[in-house]
Amino acid sequence: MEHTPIACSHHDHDHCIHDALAAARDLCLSRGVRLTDLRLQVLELIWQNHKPLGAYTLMEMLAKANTRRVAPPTVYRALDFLLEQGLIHRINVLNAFIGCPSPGTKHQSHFLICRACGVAIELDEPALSQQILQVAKDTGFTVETQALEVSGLCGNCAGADA
Amino acid sequence: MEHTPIACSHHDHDHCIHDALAAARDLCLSRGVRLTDLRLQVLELIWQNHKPLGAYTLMEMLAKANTRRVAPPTVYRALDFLLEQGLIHRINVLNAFIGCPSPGTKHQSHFLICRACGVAIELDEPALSQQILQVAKDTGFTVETQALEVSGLCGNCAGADA
DNA sequence: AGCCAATGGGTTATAGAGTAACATATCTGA
DNA sequence: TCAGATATGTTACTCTATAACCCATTGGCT
Repeated sequence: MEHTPIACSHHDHDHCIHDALAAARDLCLSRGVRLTDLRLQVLELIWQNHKPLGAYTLMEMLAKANTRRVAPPTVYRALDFLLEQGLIHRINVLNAFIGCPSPGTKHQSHFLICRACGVAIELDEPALSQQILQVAKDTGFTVETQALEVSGLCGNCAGADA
Repeated sequence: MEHTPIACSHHDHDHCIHDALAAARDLCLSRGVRLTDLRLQVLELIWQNHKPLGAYTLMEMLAKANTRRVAPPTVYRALDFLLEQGLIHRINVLNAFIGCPSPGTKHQSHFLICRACGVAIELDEPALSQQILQVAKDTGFTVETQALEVSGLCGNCAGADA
C-alpha cells in the first residue's frame, strides 16, 4: 500500500493555496482574531510551495514581492501569530516554517522531510500520536507538544537515484 | 505501569558519567577514531547532568573548568565528532546537546523533554521507531533519521504542581 | 630517525536566527 | 471622538553556527 503524498506529486497548487487561505480566513473570523494584510501575506508566501521557509527567506520574499521591507521582529510576530492559530508549523531541524493543511483540527507536528527536494510532508496518523502519548504516559510524563521530524528521501527523489 | 526514568530520580550520577566515558573510550578504540582530550572533556561536561547543554554554555564551562578558552568552531568540531560517533544527540527544539546512554546500539533520537526541570529523557522503544518507519514506508518515503521531541512535564515536576 | 600526509585544533571574521525595548499607527468599542 | 488595546515599525543586540586560513600533533612509512 503506497500512496504518493500530494506534496510530492504534480498537482494544482493554486488549489492548495486557495484552500489554505480560505480556511485561515474562516478560522480567524470564527475565533475573533485578526488575519491582517501582513499575516495573510506571510501565510500566502509560506504556501508558495510545500517546502519549509526560513524567516529571513520570507523577509526577502516580502521585500521583492511588493517593495515592503520588513525587519525581523515584524516577520517573527506574524509567524508567532500563525503558529498560535495553528495555521503553520515550525520545523525545528530546519529553523523553518510550513503551512498546515488542516488547521482547526487538533493534531501534532509530524513531518517527513526530503533532504533532496526540500518538501515536508505532514503526517496525519492519530495512531502514531496515540502511541507516543502511551509511551510518555508509561514513564509518568505529561505531554504538551509532540514534534516528529523524519528526514530522508521522498518517493520522487528516491526514485530519481535509481 | 509507571517507572520513573533514571534521569528524573536521585541516582549515583558519577556512575552515569563513568559508564558513559568508558563506553565512549571503548567505542572509539574499536572504531579506530581518536577520542582526544578536548572531545573527552566536552563529552564529560555534557554528562554533568541529564539536561541538554547549548554549545555556548559548554564554551563557558570549558573556560571555567580549566582556563581553557575555546572559540565556537573548536566546540562545534568536538560536538560534530561526538554526534558522528553517536555519543551525543542534538535536541533541535533547544539547540542543545545531550549524552547518549547507549552509543553503539543503533537507535533513533527520541526524547521526552521537561520544560520545568530541563531534563531530557531518551526513549528506547523499538516498536515506536518501527511504527514510524512503517508510516513513512506507506507514503513511499525512505527514512534516514528520526527525531522525536516530546515536550511537557516529567513525573517529578508534574507532581510538584499538584 | 626523519619525513610527510592526514587529522585535529586555534583564530578571526562573519553569517544566520531570534528577541528586547521602545515608538508609532491602527483598529475597536464605549 | 476619545481611550485602550492591538498591530506594526525601528534600532540595536543576543545567541547559534560556519567559513577560511593557519599552525600543531599524530601516525605511518621508508
